[in-house]
Amino acid sequence: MEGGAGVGSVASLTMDCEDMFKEITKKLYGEEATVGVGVNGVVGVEFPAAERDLQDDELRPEEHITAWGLAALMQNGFPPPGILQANFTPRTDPTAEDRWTAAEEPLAWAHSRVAAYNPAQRLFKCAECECVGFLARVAEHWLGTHSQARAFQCPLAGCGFASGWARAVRQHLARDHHSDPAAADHLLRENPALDDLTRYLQRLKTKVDSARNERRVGSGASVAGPAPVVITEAGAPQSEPSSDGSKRYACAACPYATDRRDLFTRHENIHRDEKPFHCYLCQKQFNRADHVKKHFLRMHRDQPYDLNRIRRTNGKGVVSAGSMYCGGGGGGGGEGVVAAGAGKAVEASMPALTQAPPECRAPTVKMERPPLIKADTPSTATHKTTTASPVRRKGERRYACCYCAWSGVDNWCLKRHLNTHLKPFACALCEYKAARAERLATHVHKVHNKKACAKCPFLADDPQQLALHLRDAHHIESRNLKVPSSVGRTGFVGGSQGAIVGAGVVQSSSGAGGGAAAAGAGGATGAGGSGAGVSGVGGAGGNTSGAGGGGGGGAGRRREARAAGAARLFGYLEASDGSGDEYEPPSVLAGDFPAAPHYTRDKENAAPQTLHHSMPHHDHCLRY
DNA sequence: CAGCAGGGGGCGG
DNA sequence: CGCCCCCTGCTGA
Repeated sequence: MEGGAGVGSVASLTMDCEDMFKEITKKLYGEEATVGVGVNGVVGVEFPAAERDLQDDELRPEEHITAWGLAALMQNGFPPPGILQANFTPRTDPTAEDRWTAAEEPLAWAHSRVAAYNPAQRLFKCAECECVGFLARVAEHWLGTHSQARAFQCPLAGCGFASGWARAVRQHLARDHHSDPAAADHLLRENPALDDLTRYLQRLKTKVDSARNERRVGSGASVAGPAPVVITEAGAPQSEPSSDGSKRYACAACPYATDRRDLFTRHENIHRDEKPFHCYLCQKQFNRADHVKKHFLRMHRDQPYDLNRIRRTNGKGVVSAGSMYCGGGGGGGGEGVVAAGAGKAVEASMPALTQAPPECRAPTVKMERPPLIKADTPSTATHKTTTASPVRRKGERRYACCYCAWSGVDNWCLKRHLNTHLKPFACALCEYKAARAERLATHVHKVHNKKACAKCPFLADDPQQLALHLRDAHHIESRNLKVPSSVGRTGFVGGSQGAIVGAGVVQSSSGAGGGAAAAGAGGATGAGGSGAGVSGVGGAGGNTSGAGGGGGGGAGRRREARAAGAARLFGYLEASDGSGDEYEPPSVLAGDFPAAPHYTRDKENAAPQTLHHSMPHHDHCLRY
């Protein structure tokens, strides 16, 4: 097949895309990314933690970008700032050395050491610029930004398109060939350059960690017992425990760790671009089958749910593999932004299916159908296949408040409502009580001119004192307290406090998830720079009414915003409005709870559950 | 303040 | 694999 003009146009297109990527990279990661700082001095060089902190007047990477530009990036599947970000300050392991170490030998074909590894932070820092991130992210970043090799090629015969970014090829497939980007997944996944890069960094990590462990053992540190095998994203066993030291499987791309292989495998899927399942009515894509079902029962309850139809197929009718990696695990969220747009407006006024915790009362007489919850539907009017799913009707209020006549549709609404009665956020300095965390924080700040620690009852006189407190007492880098707006604290601060606060806290599922969600959530809030950018031009002040983003009505914008938030999840870095510390509620009276309360990141709803110790929220729920 | 939809983790069959 | 629970952001009253 001849190339001719086609090749020429492809070549120019390639250049366009390359230029675009370079430009994007420049904006996202700074000018150095393209200028090329070189690798000198990376080996063994220590970067004091303080160096990573930006000064107040410094411009953050994402602030180079206009809201419009950022929205465009996000909508085109590029990772939002924070997925891989210069000066990213992650959770640190205080027992490990906080230094960046590069491999002794450069990667041969790359003529570069690619990245340095920090065992304390379990992160890699690009050797060419200041970008920091997890292994897969840095590998992808380096390959796309600093490598001269266009490692990813369009799989279609006769097309000469190639790029250093896997996403560029996927995007090229979709835009220029109108073909399913998933068709290239296996080619992108099995990319030898990226594999080599990943292995190279993996070896570095293993070596550094091993050396650290040996030193710790040698110095008598308490690392008794054989280190559990950790399966990383790259699938290579690691001789290192997870960050909390107790989980067998630790994700290399995020702080998640678990002892269960199946959970780990499932978790891995969220780092992949793929969403192997879809709703066969509205085509919305999901990465988990049960999410499809939940979606279906919420949105299309009048239609028969067929489990056998939720597997997504590609253009050839081949079921796409759920275990695929795409692009070396890079850019998980970005693609989701695009994919999520497939949702249709079928959702109008469909009833909701909410969970029915046993502690809350059973369906009311308003209920026209039995709830779908298995426990409540002993009958085999199975929702798995044919019949219309017997779902609770929309707006059905099953959860009643014991203090007033209020009733709500789910347990979370009830919890949130109960806060209005209980006002669990009590000021330690006066009698003030608030129903919402951020109100108490605002109160403490405005009335008492204090900054409240989210982890303990400590009240700081100023942000710096709070930062010191967080660092000393909780081992938390509180860069968020110093930054102006766009970048807030790390997701770990809000989300993984169970791990940070430690003993005694019965953490709900929000251990890793909370951190993850918090990271994603912060970005989608729209309150800060990047969040606003996601939603579009009009996003100032947290309003997501972006005119530029969306295409269509509120539902579309909501989907976009949600997708953007989900995309940010993979960065595990909040892009909050910088006032996040105000939203972290201070603890109430010190001895009032046995352990640190579980503050959620939900600014609206956060309630320290342990505050209900005298009257657990279950007790507020009445059963019919 | 509450409803809603989506996403992630834990758990058990 | 499916269910349950929790958390989140968005939106409207």
